[in-house]
Amino acid sequence: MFSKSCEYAIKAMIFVAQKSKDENRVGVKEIARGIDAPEHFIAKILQDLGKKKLVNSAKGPNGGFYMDGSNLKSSISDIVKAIDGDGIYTDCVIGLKACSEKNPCPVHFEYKEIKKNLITMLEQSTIANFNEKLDTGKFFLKNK
Amino acid sequence: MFSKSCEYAIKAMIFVAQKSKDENRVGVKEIARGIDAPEHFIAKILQDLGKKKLVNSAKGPNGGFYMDGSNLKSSISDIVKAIDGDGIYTDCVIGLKACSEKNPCPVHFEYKEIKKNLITMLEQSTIANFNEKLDTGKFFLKNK
DNA sequence: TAAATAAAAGATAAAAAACTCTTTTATTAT
DNA sequence: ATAATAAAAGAGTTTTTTATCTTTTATTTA
Repeated sequence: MFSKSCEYAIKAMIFVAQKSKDENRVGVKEIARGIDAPEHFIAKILQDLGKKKLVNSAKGPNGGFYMDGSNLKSSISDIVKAIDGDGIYTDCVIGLKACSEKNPCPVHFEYKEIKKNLITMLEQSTIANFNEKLDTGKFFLKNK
Repeated sequence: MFSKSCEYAIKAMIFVAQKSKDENRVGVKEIARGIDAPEHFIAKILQDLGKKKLVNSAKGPNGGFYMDGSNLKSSISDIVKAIDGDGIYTDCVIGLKACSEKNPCPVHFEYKEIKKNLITMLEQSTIANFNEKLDTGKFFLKNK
């Protein structure tokens, strides 16, 4: 579904949001440990997310990554678009370039519905939502 | 969503089903041209599908790939499982190994529904269905 | 101002996926 | 039997993705 980079990105965003409450910043090492991702790899991804304004960062002592109100509003959809592009919005499931409403592939209309629901979910799942959910203690991010 | 190999596999299966009606067999070259796929690459994929009994083949003059009644019953789901494995059935969308009903990731339950619909679609879309659909002239496989 | 800290950036390496080419094997038809 | 045909199998190559390592830049604190 998503590339590994994108999965890491989603997890990292959720992790940073959780840990950077009350002006705190989180370092790459802590993020990497927290989401079981390779440190330097996740650093690259965070740089990328930073350039695209999905996360904030500060260098130097007490520096790290953090989120502001605007960042908390971003959805999984925003993260996916930033890292993997908008393929899930635009591409045919079986990869036909010419597939369209007027020139549909055999699964076009069936998949259209699924895609609609998927996109709705991705857009409605905001980082702020995750914070609330994780706070209830009923949801998890840890892999082990 | 699916690997490129898997997309080719789906297209090739549909193509062979369409072209191998009435005992006819289709050669790799024709399949490759028909679905805009690299010839030797699709050959490998077809070998794989053959080993897994999703398609039949015959060597020598007038040889090629073809489908019997049983082959026509296979679904996109069968093809996806054969080529990409059962990841879409088993894996967490954000790649958490520990994600489960009791240890759900933040999108677990939302995605569960989407996944269910997706799987239903993949299982209900059989090669035989495609044959019928394509025969109506309202659906297409061609990329250009 | 110097030392320490931490992200940014750049360069490289390893692994996986996608794709190509060559040889072998089976089958058919002459 | 021989030649022709076409898939099967094996052995690469290329490209993309994933991951690692090193250097640079910015910031803070002592």
